[in-house]
Amino acid sequence: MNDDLTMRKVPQQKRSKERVDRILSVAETLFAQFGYDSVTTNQIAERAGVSVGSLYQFFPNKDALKEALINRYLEEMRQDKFSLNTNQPISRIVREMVGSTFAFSQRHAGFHNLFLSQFASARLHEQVMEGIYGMLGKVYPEMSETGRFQCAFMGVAIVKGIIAMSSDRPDIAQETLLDEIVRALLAYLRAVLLLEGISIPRDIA
Amino acid sequence: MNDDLTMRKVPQQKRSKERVDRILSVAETLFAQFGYDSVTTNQIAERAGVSVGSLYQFFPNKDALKEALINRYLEEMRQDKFSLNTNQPISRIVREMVGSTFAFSQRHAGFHNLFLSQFASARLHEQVMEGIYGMLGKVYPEMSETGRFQCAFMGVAIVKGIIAMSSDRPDIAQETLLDEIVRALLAYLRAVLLLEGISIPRDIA
Amino acid sequence: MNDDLTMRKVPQQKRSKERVDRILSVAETLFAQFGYDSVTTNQIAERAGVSVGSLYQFFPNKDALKEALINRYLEEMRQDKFSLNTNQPISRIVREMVGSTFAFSQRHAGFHNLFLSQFASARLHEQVMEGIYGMLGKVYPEMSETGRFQCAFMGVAIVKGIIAMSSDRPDIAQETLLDEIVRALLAYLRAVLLLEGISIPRDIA
Amino acid sequence: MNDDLTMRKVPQQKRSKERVDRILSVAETLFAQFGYDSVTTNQIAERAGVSVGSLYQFFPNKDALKEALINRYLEEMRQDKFSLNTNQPISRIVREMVGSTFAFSQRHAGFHNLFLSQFASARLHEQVMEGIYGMLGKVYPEMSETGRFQCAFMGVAIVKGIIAMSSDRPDIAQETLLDEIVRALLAYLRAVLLLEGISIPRDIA
DNA sequence: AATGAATGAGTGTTCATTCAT
DNA sequence: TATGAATGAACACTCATTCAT
Repeated sequence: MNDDLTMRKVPQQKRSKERVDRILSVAETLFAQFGYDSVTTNQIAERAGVSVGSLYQFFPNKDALKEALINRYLEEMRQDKFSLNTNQPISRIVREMVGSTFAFSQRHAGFHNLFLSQFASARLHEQVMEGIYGMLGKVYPEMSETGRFQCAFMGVAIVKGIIAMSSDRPDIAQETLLDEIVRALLAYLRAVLLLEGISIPRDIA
Repeated sequence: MNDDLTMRKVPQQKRSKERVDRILSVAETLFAQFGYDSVTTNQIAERAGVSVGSLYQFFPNKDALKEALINRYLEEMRQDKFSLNTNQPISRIVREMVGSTFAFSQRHAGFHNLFLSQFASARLHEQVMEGIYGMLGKVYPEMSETGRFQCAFMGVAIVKGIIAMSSDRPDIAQETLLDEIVRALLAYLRAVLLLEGISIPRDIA
Repeated sequence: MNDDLTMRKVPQQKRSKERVDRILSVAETLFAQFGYDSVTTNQIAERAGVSVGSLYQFFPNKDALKEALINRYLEEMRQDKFSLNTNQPISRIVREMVGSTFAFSQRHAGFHNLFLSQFASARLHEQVMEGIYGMLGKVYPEMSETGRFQCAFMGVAIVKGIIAMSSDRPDIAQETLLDEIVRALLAYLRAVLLLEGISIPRDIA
Repeated sequence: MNDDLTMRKVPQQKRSKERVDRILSVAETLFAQFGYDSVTTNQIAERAGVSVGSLYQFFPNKDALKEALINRYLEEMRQDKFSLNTNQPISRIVREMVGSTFAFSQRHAGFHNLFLSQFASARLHEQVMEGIYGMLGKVYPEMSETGRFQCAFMGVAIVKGIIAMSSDRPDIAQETLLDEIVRALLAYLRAVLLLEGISIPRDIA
């Protein structure tokens, strides 16, 4: 077996790029719907309107699809991060971050699966945590490293937990979910700030 | 294929009961270690010291093992619930609940996998949520149903998120994790109580 | 991939033994007829009246079939060796040896393929060479090691060459072939004996 | 599938001829190194610096490559035959023939594989046999057809057997091999001449 | 009731061959 | 004419499930 997870060839032509994108999107959808193991590469190829052979021209094996999906997520998330405005009240910042993560999750059927899965998510977590960690560094320079790390960790955990559960409960409105996540995150942040003796901004008092 | 997920026969004889228990425990361990799909029913049978035939005498198919595992968890959690003492400060109650969930997760190698998995967790969530919901009803009778539901939901989400992440980060001490979960839950509860105009108990002020 | 070439389980029961034997015999025939690579394991199983699964219960992979075939040959040849009578004129001994090798090759459709194939034959050669080497040691104790080795080597080479060619030329009578091989071997032996200064027995003068 | 084995078009232009030659040489090398079945047409094309498409412009299928290789061998061997000088003692003639066959085999990595392979060698044998048959006709006009045929047959068989074995035993010096082949061939020839009542030339007495 | 040998549909992956550019 | 991306039948091998003993 070939253990390599990197793409066999990076598509240069526009046509190829579209193909690869379509393959990945189909893989994403099917993985999300039926689970990674239950989906066959032949199914993916067929749904993508491509032959298996073509799929394997780009991806050396099934795992490489998962890997590429993760990389696509990482890439796209990196974009999101740049557009964050940290010159606003913390409650706005948090809401913006959570909101964009939520929107992201909505855009990508398969994201939450990968984000949740025990085996594939470490890098995704890290990137999100870094985002929070960095933001806190800017907004609360006086905060301890430990504090920032804990907030980052809990932030990801909370978002992750919610995303995971909400896929079981489509009856709960996204808007409500978003509100409550923000409430929880700000409440936790307040507790940590309190602990560190940092003054609580009035929007989260 | 047989889509039935219920056990073929509920074992009456003591010998049979032991067999079924051993099979389930082995399945739990192996699922936890290698993932549901990677484990074969033959492996389970062998490790359990039974023949595959025997396994299929009790479980109509592989999925039924997962199902039975979930039911065993539900059963055991129901026991836990009864032993909860609600006549103590809320911070103690929460810590006790989270602690026992943690302990439970420690006792059962496979639990967190199932608890996290998209396909198997709905009922587990519900039961845990009911536990929190009921507890809040006793401790804060004046709280709205919505508030209680939200707290229950967020409670499970937070615990779930943490469990999911901590499996990637074995470097973080369990004790720290527990502390922060409790902190996050109490902070959120405080926010909800505030919103509902209920007076904040001093241990979580 | 599994590189192990040893049998997965050695069949104990008579039923299993027959199965394995039938599988091997079919494999032998098909390999001989179409070549190792062109034959599929499913074909072998089908022709043997067995499911692929059964085949793989005994043989971990396709190569293991070839290996088992070689071992079966080695085993059977070892039997042949014991029945050789060295108390007779050299021309008789040689004829007997060649004759039994020929008979062996006739009995086993696939033998000559394996015996010839670049990748599988080393052990078979060695065993046959040892037989000749040992025989010469008994009959001509005064012969040098080098001489015996060369005779053994050439002996196998000649037999091998003939077997290889005769499969292309079914028009040539086996009896004639046998006669000429014996003639060639004795002629070569005579040349070597001459070289070593050993007196030539009158039956090959 | 296309069963045609002939080249699709005999290349006229010099450029095309070079292409075809390069393809064949690469095929020869790879077949020799990894075996016919293990080599892919894409590999051959790539190593030859051509596109697969071009390869299939000249050869209708993979087998046609093998076929063309055999034809190239036949052609080249025909050249060799003309340069043989039959006006010298038989021992010299034989040594020269065997020597040139050996040299040929050395020149062409893939030759011995094809020469040995069950499926491809009949025509190669025949041509070599014809060479020997013709040579004997010139040197011993009084020899019977049968005798000449048998010598030719055995000659090829012996050479073939040696080549086959020596690929397993790279420890044996080519020079030694050549000496012993010549010895064996001359010894056999002597035996046949004896049988036919033809006087034995003194160089092989 | 218990066994475990037997089954065969289904998996990931390859590669000879085609054909649009 | 030359290209190489695209095709899809076919392969080795696995494993959930059955059933004769």
